[in-house]
Amino acid sequence: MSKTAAAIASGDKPDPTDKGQAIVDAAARVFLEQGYGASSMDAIAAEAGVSKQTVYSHFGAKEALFEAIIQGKCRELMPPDSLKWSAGQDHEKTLRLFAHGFLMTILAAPSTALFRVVVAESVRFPELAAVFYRAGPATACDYLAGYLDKLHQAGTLSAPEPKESARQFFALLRGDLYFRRLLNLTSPPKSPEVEAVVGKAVSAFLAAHAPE
Amino acid sequence: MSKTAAAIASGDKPDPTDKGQAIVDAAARVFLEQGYGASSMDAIAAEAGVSKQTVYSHFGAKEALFEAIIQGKCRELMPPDSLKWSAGQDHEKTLRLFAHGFLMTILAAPSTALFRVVVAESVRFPELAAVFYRAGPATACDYLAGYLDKLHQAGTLSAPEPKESARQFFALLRGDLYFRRLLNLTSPPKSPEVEAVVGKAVSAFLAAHAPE
DNA sequence: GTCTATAAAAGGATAGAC
DNA sequence: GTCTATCCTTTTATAGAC
Repeated sequence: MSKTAAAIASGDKPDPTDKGQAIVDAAARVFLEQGYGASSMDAIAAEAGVSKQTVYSHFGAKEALFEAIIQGKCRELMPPDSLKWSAGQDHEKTLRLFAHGFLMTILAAPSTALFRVVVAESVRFPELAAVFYRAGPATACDYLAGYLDKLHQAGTLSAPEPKESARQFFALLRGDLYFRRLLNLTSPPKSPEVEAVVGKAVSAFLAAHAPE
Repeated sequence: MSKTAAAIASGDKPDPTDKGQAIVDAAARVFLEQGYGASSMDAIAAEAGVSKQTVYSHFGAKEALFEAIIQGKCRELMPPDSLKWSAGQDHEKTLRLFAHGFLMTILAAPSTALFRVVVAESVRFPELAAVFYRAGPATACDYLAGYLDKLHQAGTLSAPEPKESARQFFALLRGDLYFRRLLNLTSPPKSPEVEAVVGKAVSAFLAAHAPE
């Protein structure tokens, strides 16, 4: 076994001659595109350009392969914290920028594909759902809550419970556009459409968090 | 074939001696619990207490059975319109009541199970996702938008775009509690927890829609 | 480690008797 | 309409050669 599940999650450089990496990439494509049940080990081996036995040499079973792939993707798709507070900056613009980046990320094909699979398999693989939640939504929530707390202390807005406010902000963002996207009723939207949703969400959020 | 797909969606009385009805009930349980891929025709036949051939006599193929079941459930789980406007009533209380009923419904096990399956299969069965969206979220949105429009005309609140406001209301409701529920991280919450979410959502919504 | 070949089981769908 | 028995394909997983 040239690569452990832990090594996948970390940021090892991809090596095109590494069959382990080829299997990981192929399995990610197949699982995220077709879901767990509809993905066969034959299809994964073919996609990776290796024999099925090689897949079994690296990951002993289908479940183990699935868990390794999904856990890796959960962490991979989370962008770093882009919210830096500094005195006198335009906080509304900062929120808009952050919201725009967040929405573009979760509306993109890799994120929706991952979420669909995790939700679908959350009964059979409860651990994966927990990993996803911590690596994605909960982490993003922590980022924003920290920023909102600074704004609250500076008196820019009223957010005595920053965690709760952050959750509400994300709820507003994850509105009808995201809902329809999850159901595969729309393609990934372009930046202007996202901009419109962000504008309404930020306005409503600030109205509900006006100081005093 | 004793029952067509259309008959399932309508409100025919269940007949315990009707094998067609037994198949429908069994298939609903199996599909919603295990998803499409993991559900076998053998398992459905066994759950219904009939032979596999009987299942095939009623529904020619697995896909047809799945579509009939999901379409039926999409309509079955939608509650009727409970929003009646009348002059001088407490609109905030009405909104709270409506929101509470809506949240309790979508957090309950049958709704989350249905949504998980529809999302998971939205790539393979785009039609089902569209049916779900129209029968569920879109219909609820129409109900609320009609009510908000009356409030707007009465000057109780400012909602010049009632459809858009309704979507925002549902986005606030479908917050972190619903998100964690979808990922199977929590059990269906009790009424008080739902009450707390409703309170915060309604407050934020009204703050963002204050008249003038 | 990697491949070809093969077991062993499960699943979708059908035939034929009643 | 319903059941039992069966066909054929797919799928997970393993044996054994190189």
